[in-house]
Amino acid sequence: MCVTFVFYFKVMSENLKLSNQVCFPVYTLAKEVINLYRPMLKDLDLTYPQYLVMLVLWESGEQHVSEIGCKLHLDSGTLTPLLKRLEQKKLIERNRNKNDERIVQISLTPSGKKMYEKAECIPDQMASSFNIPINQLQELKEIIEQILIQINK
Amino acid sequence: MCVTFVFYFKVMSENLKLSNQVCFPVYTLAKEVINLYRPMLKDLDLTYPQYLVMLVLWESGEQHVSEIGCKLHLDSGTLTPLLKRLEQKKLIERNRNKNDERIVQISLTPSGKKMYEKAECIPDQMASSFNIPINQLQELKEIIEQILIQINK
DNA sequence: CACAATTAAATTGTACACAATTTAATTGTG
DNA sequence: CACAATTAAATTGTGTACAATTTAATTGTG
Repeated sequence: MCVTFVFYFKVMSENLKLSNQVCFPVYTLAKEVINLYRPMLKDLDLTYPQYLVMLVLWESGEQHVSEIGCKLHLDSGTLTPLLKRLEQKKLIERNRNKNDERIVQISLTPSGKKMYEKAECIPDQMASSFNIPINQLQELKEIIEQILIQINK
Repeated sequence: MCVTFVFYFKVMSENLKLSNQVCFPVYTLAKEVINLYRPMLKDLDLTYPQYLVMLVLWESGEQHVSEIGCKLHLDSGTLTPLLKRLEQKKLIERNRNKNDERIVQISLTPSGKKMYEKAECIPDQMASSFNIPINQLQELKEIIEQILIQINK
């Protein structure tokens, strides 16, 4: 009886159950947090990756495409079209570097700089729309940053 | 002197610095973990979202497009073309429900079922490629799941 | 029963994300 | 100096992700 039991039921490996996946909640959370940003960013007519590019330009000023890519972990295949869209919206300028024509310098236009003022309230808006204790968010951030260091070793 | 200091330096709000963003590490981790899956999934000729669909089919068997969408938080705009690709690869079948023609039933083909055996090693491979202590991963998963519950309230 | 409302997928359109390749400029080496 | 190697972006192609709309089937209500 015990033997037939073993033969009749092929047990689903616990490992492959959705509920036991670690990556799945990370993937889901990333999408859902970006969905929370969406209405706020819509007011600025920005997508989340476009907002990230604006953040690094506000923080560090004019820089190469590859510097932005390094900070945001994005390659030129993603950035080139994204930057062209920001250029069309007159938020940035793209100029070839005079000393090295391979390099494209990305800089903010006056209206790109001005958008900073409108964006300042976003972190607080997010924090309130998103009813999680600060210490829990801090803990999440620290664990993820440790894991990212491990992955990138 | 102090007054001129205030006027001359416009201070970047700490809130908008990339290093203080919580969403950015979540977004980065999701992409990087999917990149770790990529070489393993390439052997199965699956993308990460396709792998997730296979997981729910292996776990729960035949089901509606919308049931898969509910479990994976994906809509028909994403799932319809993805499922057509899995169908082209002969891993699944798509059939209209006889009782309600609006519903499309998704079921595994024999080769879709068989792929389960090849996929069984993936969680262990991931765990080893990814040098993070198990308890830290467990903690990450628990925090994220709590946050997802909050967000979906 | 008729028909408005609802539902499930599919479709359309925009925007990443990334692999692989190409183009053009610069650097290193014989 | 010539030319192979390298580098930075751009390009090409595939596959999500999601908003908005459409299509077709079903349900609810007068």
